[in-house]
Amino acid sequence: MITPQINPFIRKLEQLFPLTPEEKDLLQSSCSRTLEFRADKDIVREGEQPTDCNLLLEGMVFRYKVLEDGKRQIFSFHVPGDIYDAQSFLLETMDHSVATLTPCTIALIPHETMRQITEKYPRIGRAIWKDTLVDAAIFREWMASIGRRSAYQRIAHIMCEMMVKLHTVGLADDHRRIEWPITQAELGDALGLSNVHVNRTLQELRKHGLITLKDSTLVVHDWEALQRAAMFAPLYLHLKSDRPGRHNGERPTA
Amino acid sequence: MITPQINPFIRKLEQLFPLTPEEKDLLQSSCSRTLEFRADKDIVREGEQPTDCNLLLEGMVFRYKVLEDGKRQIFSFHVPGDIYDAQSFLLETMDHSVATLTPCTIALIPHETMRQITEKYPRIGRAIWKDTLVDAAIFREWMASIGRRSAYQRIAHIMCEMMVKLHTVGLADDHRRIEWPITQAELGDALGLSNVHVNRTLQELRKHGLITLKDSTLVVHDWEALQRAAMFAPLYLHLKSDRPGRHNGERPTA
DNA sequence: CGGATACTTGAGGGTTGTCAAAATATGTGG
DNA sequence: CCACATATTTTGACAACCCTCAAGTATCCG
Repeated sequence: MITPQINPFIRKLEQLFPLTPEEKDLLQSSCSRTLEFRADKDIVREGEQPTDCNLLLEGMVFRYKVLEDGKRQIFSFHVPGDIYDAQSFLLETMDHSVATLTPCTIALIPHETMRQITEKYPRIGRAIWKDTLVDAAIFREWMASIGRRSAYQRIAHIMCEMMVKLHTVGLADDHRRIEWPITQAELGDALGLSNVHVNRTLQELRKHGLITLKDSTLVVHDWEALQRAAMFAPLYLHLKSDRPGRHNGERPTA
Repeated sequence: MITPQINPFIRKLEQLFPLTPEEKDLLQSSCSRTLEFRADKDIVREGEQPTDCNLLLEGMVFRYKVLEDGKRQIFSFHVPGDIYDAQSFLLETMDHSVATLTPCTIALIPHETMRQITEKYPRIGRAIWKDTLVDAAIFREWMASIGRRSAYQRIAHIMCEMMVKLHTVGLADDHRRIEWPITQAELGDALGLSNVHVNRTLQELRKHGLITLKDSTLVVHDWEALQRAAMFAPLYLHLKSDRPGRHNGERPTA
């Protein structure tokens, strides 16, 4: 009954490790403080030294860095349930920033609480650690995208990834329709492309009948074809309940 | 006295967290089994389910993935002291491979031992966790390089990074000369470039008097200029002893 | 010493970037 | 609820950076 909004996080951790009722209660009560942010606002900035970890309850955020010459690289997009700055628990200084894509609700977990929980309940500690490792796996896949996939494949790939991530937290019933609050400029900064080229490549995807993207909504018309176009293989997301047939088109490691 | 070669790892962890003598002894005795590999051999392959974590004692390795269409992306290069597959402790299946660059000696730490150590000595657990977070920070920086830096900047940047990493483990006395067992093709696969373009860009760097690269040795003639050319800001490496003047040319977060 | 690997060079093309401006959508205040 | 300012998307023209293919040279290692 305490702060029921924290469920997305618990649901997510349970995907990684089963939790006991006691552990769940503990997590619920650990993040009593919540904050609200409007869209397009920085939550944390590079160089800061946070005192709490942030848990996203509602909305979407992204992590990014701006280089000396003004160019921006976006590192990740996050959905409800993500504890997107777990790293601040162990790394003193932020090496990047976090900003909202949409209006957001976040829960705060003081680092001291993190320390106590992880020490007393090593299983929870491992679950959160594991979550940060999946994060890193996603960074690697993005590296592969930016480094070795074409613009067309990159855009298809990130769409597959968002579809699966949102499906996992119950925000995409089938693999067909999701909220898409990402502008073309942001998409470019995430994929190492210019906004102009993103625009032209999106038109290609539409022309091929793979997607519709309008009114902040992405509709995927051919989920299997999109995955093939992206060379998408969701192993890197390390989903526990990766039932056969769940992500059609997935290939075993050849 | 037990397996003295493990020192590079302990030295590294101590950079992250101070360790007690008891903790150090424990670490020493935990990785009694070692393996030798020749150059250019796979150590772990995508799809496998390792039972031990690997700790690099001597030599250099890299992590990589080959996409469906045969293109390769290299994710990281590792130096002695790196526990480059800590993730296998918590993520069952490898989502990428690891191969040697040079002949290597590695120590094996069974996952069961990892579990016991991290449970009994949360400080060590946090140190290793922290190390995986620094790993992730480096992935992000590489993403920024591939996505938003020019070929010239990318190559300069990775040279700065390797210089600092090797300096940290005592393999670069000044910031001037390091072993460089990385071929131009590998460099291209790490930076999202073709080997041909890497070759031409290296010639640019030489022409500008920044480096000499010959006989698997990199000599940096102007450390500050190289960092400027790369837009290198080592904050993302989260080095503890980042004394002022250590990395000249470093800029505070503007 | 010889085969394999790595490096270098040239030519030409394609993907993607930049600049600029128009068209459309979005949101906020009155 | 409209109006206006702002943000986003779209289009065009052109250039640049980087890729591919191909072949030759140098180097390494067994």
